[in-house]
Amino acid sequence: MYSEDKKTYEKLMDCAEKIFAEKGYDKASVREITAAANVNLASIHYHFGSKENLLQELLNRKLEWLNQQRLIALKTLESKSKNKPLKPSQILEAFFGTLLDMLDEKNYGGEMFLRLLGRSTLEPNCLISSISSGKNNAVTEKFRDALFKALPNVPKNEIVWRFHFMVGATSYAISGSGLNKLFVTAEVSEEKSVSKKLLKKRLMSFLLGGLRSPMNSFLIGNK
Amino acid sequence: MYSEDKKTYEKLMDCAEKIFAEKGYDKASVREITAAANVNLASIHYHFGSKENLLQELLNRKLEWLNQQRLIALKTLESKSKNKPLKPSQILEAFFGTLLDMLDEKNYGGEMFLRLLGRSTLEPNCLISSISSGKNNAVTEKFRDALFKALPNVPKNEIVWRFHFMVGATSYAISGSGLNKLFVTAEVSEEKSVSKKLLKKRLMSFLLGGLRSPMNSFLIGNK
DNA sequence: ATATTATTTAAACAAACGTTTGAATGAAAA
DNA sequence: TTTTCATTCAAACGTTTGTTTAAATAATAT
Repeated sequence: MYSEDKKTYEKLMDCAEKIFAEKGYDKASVREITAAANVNLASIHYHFGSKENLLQELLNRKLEWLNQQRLIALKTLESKSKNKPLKPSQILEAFFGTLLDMLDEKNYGGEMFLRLLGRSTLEPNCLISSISSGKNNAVTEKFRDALFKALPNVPKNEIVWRFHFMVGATSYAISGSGLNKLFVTAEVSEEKSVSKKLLKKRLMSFLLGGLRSPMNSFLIGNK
Repeated sequence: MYSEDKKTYEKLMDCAEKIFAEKGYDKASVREITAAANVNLASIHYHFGSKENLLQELLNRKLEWLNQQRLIALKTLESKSKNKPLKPSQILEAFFGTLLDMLDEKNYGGEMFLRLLGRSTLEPNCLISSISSGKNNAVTEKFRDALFKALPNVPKNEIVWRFHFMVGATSYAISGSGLNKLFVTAEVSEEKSVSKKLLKKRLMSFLLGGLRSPMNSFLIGNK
């Protein structure tokens, strides 16, 4: 797969990201990763210490970058509209939009990472500590508080729930299974590439609608 | 774990459902299941043929019952409001509400199944054929068509996408990880049992809001 | 009671897994 | 060149996995 002059470390990071995203952590074996990278079996333990550390390293690197971008986007918004509360749509753009923008990265590393992140978010085991690490939680709380301010007349409990619902819908949408099911089911007339570009707009509309849905709208609408 | 007079088959079904729901398919070993059921290691292969067949059997049984309830609910609605298009909230109630109502089953088998179903829906491999089987797809298509009629001025493509977003949010919400994260994060003042009862109302409001969200609401709201 | 079938049991199998080892090789420093 | 350090390599280790086997036991039918 690799005959270039890249260093073993980089080759492993690239191939591991790809295979982890495709198969999930458990089904991606050390042997498959090292074979794809065309390096020795023991390289992972030499360079990363363990298979788990390799995944941590992968997620840490991009997750820190992502959260940095998220905070920058949020602070930019807050500084622009001084004292005025932000719109929910703006907060969602800073949090989920920044995430989904990685789909457009030309080197396709973005989609890989999103699939990997979606998988990891959905996986049962709390193996990926970086997701629930202090740094990541701090960012999440900042956005949660921003939503509190943006929706002052919605109970905080309700906002927390809806935040999780949004994370769930997003994780599912960007995880391999969700995406593929979508592309399969969607009208054939729509190109896959087009769908990918439209995913952000569609998902963001859905999330915003869910977030701003009137409380008990279900019961009211059903009466 | 079991010292009752239940037959081996039933003991295996019960324990497997619990352990699959807790740990996921891969991490639940045949040895752990048979040990919990207090039966011989080889029992699974004698009664089910394989570990995978055991999972299939589990999901098939409850999924068929669930889909039957869903169709009954839908046909009841359609017969009541003759020719009049159904409200989106009614369709969601018939599809997702019927699913979430299993949370209230007193024997806790409902929650087990929901966690198991959530996990299976989210898992990468298409190992669980019953989910994408003909029967299940037929039910899904019926509801999809009902949504088409209920929302005639929304492009069908858009509805398909939003349907998947709703499935994603629901799967994540009822999968163990999602639920636990919610309960942990939610205000302590709210009891876990209360949260469970309110989950349906909250999630359904969110789904309905997302489904009915005006197209490009994100862009409009962000302008 | 005898024969037949169904079920349970302990033991082993074969494959895959992450990990470790120690020697071989490479590059850089002395 | 010699020494020192970092990296690569093939081979094996120990564990866990789902599965299979054949004998032992239980249940049922003749």
